[in-house]
Amino acid sequence: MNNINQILFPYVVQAVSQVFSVELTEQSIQFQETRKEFEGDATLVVFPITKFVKQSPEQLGNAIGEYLVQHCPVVQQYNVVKGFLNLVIEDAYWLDAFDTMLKGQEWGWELQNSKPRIMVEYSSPNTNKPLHLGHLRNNFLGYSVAEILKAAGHKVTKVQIINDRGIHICKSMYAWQASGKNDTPESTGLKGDKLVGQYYVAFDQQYKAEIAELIQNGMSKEEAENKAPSMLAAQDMLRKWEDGDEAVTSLWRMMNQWVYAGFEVTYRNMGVDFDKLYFESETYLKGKEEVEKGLSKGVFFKKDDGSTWIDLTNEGLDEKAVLRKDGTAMYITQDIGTAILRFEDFPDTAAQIYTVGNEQEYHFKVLFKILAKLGWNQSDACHHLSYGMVELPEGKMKSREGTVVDADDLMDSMKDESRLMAEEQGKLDGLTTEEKDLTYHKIGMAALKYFLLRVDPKKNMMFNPQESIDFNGNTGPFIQYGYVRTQAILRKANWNTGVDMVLNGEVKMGGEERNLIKLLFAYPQFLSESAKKYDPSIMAAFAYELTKTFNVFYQHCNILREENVDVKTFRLNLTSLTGQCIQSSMSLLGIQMPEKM
RNA sequence: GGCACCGUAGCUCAAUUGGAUAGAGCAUCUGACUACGGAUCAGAAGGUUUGGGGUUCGACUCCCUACGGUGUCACCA
Repeated sequence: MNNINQILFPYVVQAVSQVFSVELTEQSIQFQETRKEFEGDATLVVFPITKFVKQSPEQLGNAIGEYLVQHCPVVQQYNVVKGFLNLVIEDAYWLDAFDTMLKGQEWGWELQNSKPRIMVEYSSPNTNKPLHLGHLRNNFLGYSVAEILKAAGHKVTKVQIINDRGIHICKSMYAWQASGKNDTPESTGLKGDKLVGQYYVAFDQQYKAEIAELIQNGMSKEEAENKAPSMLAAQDMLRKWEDGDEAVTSLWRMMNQWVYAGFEVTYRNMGVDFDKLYFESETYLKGKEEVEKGLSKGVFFKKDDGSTWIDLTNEGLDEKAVLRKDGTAMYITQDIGTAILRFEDFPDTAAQIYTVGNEQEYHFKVLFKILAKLGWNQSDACHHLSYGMVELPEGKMKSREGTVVDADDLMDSMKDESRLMAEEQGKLDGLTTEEKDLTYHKIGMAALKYFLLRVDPKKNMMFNPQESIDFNGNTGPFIQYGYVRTQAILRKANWNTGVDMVLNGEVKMGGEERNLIKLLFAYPQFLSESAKKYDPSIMAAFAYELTKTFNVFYQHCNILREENVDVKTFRLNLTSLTGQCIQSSMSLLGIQMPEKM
């Protein structure tokens, strides 16, 4: 991308070489954006250069500035403040930039599929309970990173691993069977994941009651936890499942189907999708095989009791078990299998990204070390996209204590809120019921997604239900509103993209227009940084900044009322491109734009 | 206790990765052409960046230290 810094760079080298006969290193030339309280479009930080040229920063800045004005065609003027050289760039440069942006197909995005394949894993739920607020952050984050990587030119495969086997699902199965009620989603009218989740809670209650009773009868806590009848029954089911017991596996299949049907609804609401699903029940055996292979290669070792381990003490980690003494697979076993299976399924995969909460950082460190030792993680191809917890004002979410914020409920209430707001405004009159409903959905989801994605993924964040439904300020709906306004203006002007795009070079720009063009021109840099760091919050900041900058322009410049045709055309072009870029940058967050709101 | 991450305005978040007077939104206060769509814009107020040391032209950022918060340290997932 030929941004202004790259144009200036060689001239600065030349300036210092001509004036002072000193050759600069690349590192000593640092550009940054000019602060808005100073005049200029680009700023050279002079301090690093003083190491090579023995002059005061001010003198040096003036000398370089003088040279640039004379020799670099795009530099119009300069000023020096302390050790900072501010450069004013010619309007012609920005108009030229604007022209190339208008001519491009999808300004800001790279050529599709021009870069290596990256696999992005996200969601990866357990199948024993419904999705909650934490999953929303996970899904929005993973989906968004995938979209950003696509826009940055990568081939992308979105995957998830469904943890469909294990003691957790057996608990729900046992409780369902023990209740003897034969409830189904159809008979109860409940979503499948909600129904299964209820039985998971029921199991926990029964289990706790049994433990309390056993302790009362003189048993130790630990013993009671191990000997509670419900737990023994669930463990029995797990064994039978591993043995392929017909009754258990068909129950397992039925209840998992209920959950998938429920998840399907939730995912559709969230607006996320996947290219390929992996099921733990299908990969854990692969994991065991790979461990066996590794064992023969000496990567792993067996302890006397028959359990299999890896020694990572030389890597600053501990010893870690990879197979139980009875030979059964563990959590990490299936992760080994899944990772290798994915590399085999998609041999052109350059990187795998795991969107998983930061509480599993240690787990992934271990996993990636193991994969490296097995020869499957060359040049750190695996990356843990670790994100912080979502906290509530009253404390942490605990599923057993009923303090979880359910994903479906939350999405519904956001939509309700946007409906109330929109009805108050009354701007949707004339739309059909379906169109209105879709608009409420878009606005509610924008509020929610933007709220969760605008913060740095790695940080813990606070979710305050009251504040999250604010639609003013730095929010999704604020940005949508800005977009809707661009479209309203274009509609009123009977603007047809591609027909009216005649730019006249004579146009004189004001500061508001200039700022807008500069920001639009920086879109690709925001995108590539966002992709490089797997961080959607950078795109969120861009979309917000763009909307605010447009609002200032709109507030200070007439568009439709402008009488000079050239200026009006220029401003309509600017409005059109801004709308397009708001839409495309927000789409990278999974947020859709309504036409009216 | 060991290790990892975090601590910025009353609240929720930023800060171009070591650069200028630490920026936005919410809440509070004051304004704006009889709205080109006011879910807007202009402005005020709000900070010893948890405390203490150090490194240097320059530190929210790097190093040391104390304090506070979170996570993790299973043959659970």
